[in-house]
This record gives sequence, structure tokens and C-alpha cells, in this order.
Amino acid sequence: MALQQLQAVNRSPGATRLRLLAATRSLLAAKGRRGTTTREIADQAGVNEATLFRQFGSKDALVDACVEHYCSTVELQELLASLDGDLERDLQRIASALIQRMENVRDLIVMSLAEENADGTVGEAAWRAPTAIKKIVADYMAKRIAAGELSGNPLFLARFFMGMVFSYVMGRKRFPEEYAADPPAVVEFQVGLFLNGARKV
Amino acid sequence: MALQQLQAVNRSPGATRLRLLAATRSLLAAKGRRGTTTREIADQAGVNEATLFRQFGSKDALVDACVEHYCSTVELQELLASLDGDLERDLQRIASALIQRMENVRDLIVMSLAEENADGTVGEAAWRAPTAIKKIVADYMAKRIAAGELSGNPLFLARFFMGMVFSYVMGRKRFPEEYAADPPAVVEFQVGLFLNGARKV
DNA sequence: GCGTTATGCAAGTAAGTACTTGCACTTAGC
DNA sequence: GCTAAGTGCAAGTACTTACTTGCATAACGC
Repeated sequence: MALQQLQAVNRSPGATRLRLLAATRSLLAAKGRRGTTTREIADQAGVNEATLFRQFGSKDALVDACVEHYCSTVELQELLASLDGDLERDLQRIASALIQRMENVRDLIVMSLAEENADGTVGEAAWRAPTAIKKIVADYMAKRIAAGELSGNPLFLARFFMGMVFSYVMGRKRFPEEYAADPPAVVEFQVGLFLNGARKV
Repeated sequence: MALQQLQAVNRSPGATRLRLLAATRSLLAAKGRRGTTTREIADQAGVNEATLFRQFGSKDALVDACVEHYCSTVELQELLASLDGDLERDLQRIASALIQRMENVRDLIVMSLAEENADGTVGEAAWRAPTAIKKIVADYMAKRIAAGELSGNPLFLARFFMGMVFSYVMGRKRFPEEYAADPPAVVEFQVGLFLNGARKV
């Protein structure tokens, strides 16, 4: 009548690790790094605390592995491939991908913001994809400036564009009641404002 | 030869409290709420840990008092008074006040972002001023839309405008090397882009 | 079947941390 | 000068938490 028989969880080699990573992530998002205990993580993963340490060695190593695991950068190529030359549509695709991406790692981004003055290397991984995308966007802006379709400093434009998405994602976190979930309309609004401004012509 | 004679600090009633508040703030910014210990705060304030508790009762009360102390809202009236009717200049004044304001409480904003899923009421105070300003901005946008100078949804415009500043301030925190400290030019750039967009005409 | 490996379990260790307390001393107000 | 309030200091309490350990048991490869 041991407990592990009752819950009948998957005991295959990688499954425990994955459950621990998932639990770690959700608890990190909810309570932050220091607010999350290894006991909680183990409980939520349906795993004994000792197993956590046997698998990852330390809490820090677990957190690092968690961030690494949830911050892959593979979607960038797809983004590049989907650009087809129409300025507005391209920007909408970029913004859409950015929103999706940032929403996914929003909790980790906030955590890295809060801890960047501290010791951890968490920030590095969480910002890797956005930083890479920023370069892509800057290059894209430069091309369109050269083509005479945009004006301004490509780096500034890229920063502004990224910031637009960033503030939207963060705003939805802080004031969820004000931000109805309507991503396509948001993307259109943002890109429209970015291209044409708010001034009535 | 007691230590307090050597450092010859001000021992007036409010001075200890102020030193504790200042130390609390700088440590909160550096290491977050949970990462900061009462011993550290007391040390940095040049005060004994027991005094901290005699003054504030608990660590939570100290943090609350700290946030409250550094998040006053008085500058809003000055902002309103400085608006003079010229659309671009008004927006620049608003943006400038916003940047200054958000830079001042940037650390507390980040802290509140990281802790909003937790228990604390810290977020409330840190976001009070920005939220109030957002209302002002939205009203301002509505007026200018009614006057035929702007187009769009006033709330969306306000959100976008605030987000512009927010992402700039946060970006400077995360990537300080990329953001040269040139606030006036930044304000001009942002307001220009907000009004006219990036598209070459 | 059998050894290896991963896990559960329970207990424990060591360190950190919020908070307290009793006493001596200094300072400020009267 | 005297009292009272504020502080320094040192020790201590109660609790949390990362991490360990020894043993029993279940699953997997051969």
C-alpha cells in the first residue's frame, strides 16, 4: 500500500525530470525563485524531494535547467521564412511571433528582471530569444529604410517595435482586466500606429 | 569606546527611520524582498537590527513603509499645469515626466511585477502614480481626438504611449549599454514616432 | 531470475533568518 | 541634574529550508 502504487505515475527515466521541470516553472512563475521551496516543487511534481536532488544536484541547477529547457530559440528561422516582402504584413508577422514568444516566457522574463542585480544567470537564457529577434528586426528595419519605405535609425526603430510588444505583454500581466485578449486586433493596431502614427492626417 | 561614538551619526528621532528606509530601498532594488535580510538592512543603515524592529515592528511593515515613502504622487498637478496646448510639446512634457517618474520607482515596479502573484500589497503603491498618469493621458488623448488632432481609441493610445515609456525605462535597466543616457532626444524620438509613425512619406 | 538503477520514505543536519529580550549607555527635554 | 526615550550589544528562540542518508521497494535490461 505504498503511495507510488496508488498514483501510478509514469516512472520512465526522463518523465520524472520533465515533471520536475514543469513544476519548477509553474512555481517560479507564481512565487519567484526565492519564494519557491524544493519541497513544494517536489510535491507539485508528485515526486519525493530526495529525487529532486538526486536528479539535479541542487535547487540552482534545477532552476537553470528549467529556464534553459523552456527558452529554446528554434522558432526564429520559421519567422524569417514567413516574411514575404509586404511591409505591413511582415511587421504583423514579426509582432505576432514576438507576442507569442514573450507571453510564453513572460514569467521568466519578470524573474530575470527582478534578479538581474543578484547572482543568477537566469536572465541570460530568458532574454536570448528576444535579443536575437531584436537583431533580426533591426536588420529588417535597415533594409526597409534603404528601400525608402521607412525612415529613422534602424536600431531605434527595432527597439521601439520590441518595446511596443514588451509593454503590451507586461501590461496584460499587470492589468489583465484592461487588456481584452484579442491578439490579432492588437497586432494590427500596434503595427498601424508604428507605421503611421496617431496624428490625424 | 562604544561604536556609536566613533561613527557619530545623527540620532534625532526621525533620522534613524529615514536611514532605515533608504537602506531598505537600495537593498530591495538590488536583491528583492525575499533576498534582503533585516540584518543587512540594519547594517547598511548603520543601525542595530533590534532598532529596526523597535521602529517598524516587522520586516513587512518596513517594506510597506518604504514603498509608501518613495511613491508619492504630488508631481501630477505640476504635470497638468505645464500643458499649454501645443500637441507635440504637451506629449513631450508628459513623456518626460513619465520617464523621470518611472526611472525613480523602476526598482519598485520590477519588484511588484515579480511579486504580484504572491501575497504582498507592494504593487499597489508602486503603480499608483503611473496608473493615475495613464488616466490623465487617456483624457488628454480623448480631448485631442475630439479636436480632430488625433485618431484612434483614446485608451489604446494612452496605453501605447505609456508602454512606450515603460519599455524604454525597463530596457535601460536590462540593456544599459545600448541605451545612451540622452533623455531629451529619446522623448523627441518617441513622441515623433507616436505622432507620425515610421513610414516614409 | 537477477543485478542495476531510480524512486519513496523518514529522519536528520546545518545554516539562515525574522524576531525577542535584558542590560548598559547616550542623548534630549525639562 | 534628572528623567525618559532611543539606541547599541549580545545572546537567544523558533522556524524555515536546502540538502543528506540509509534502507526498502519497484521497474528495466539481460
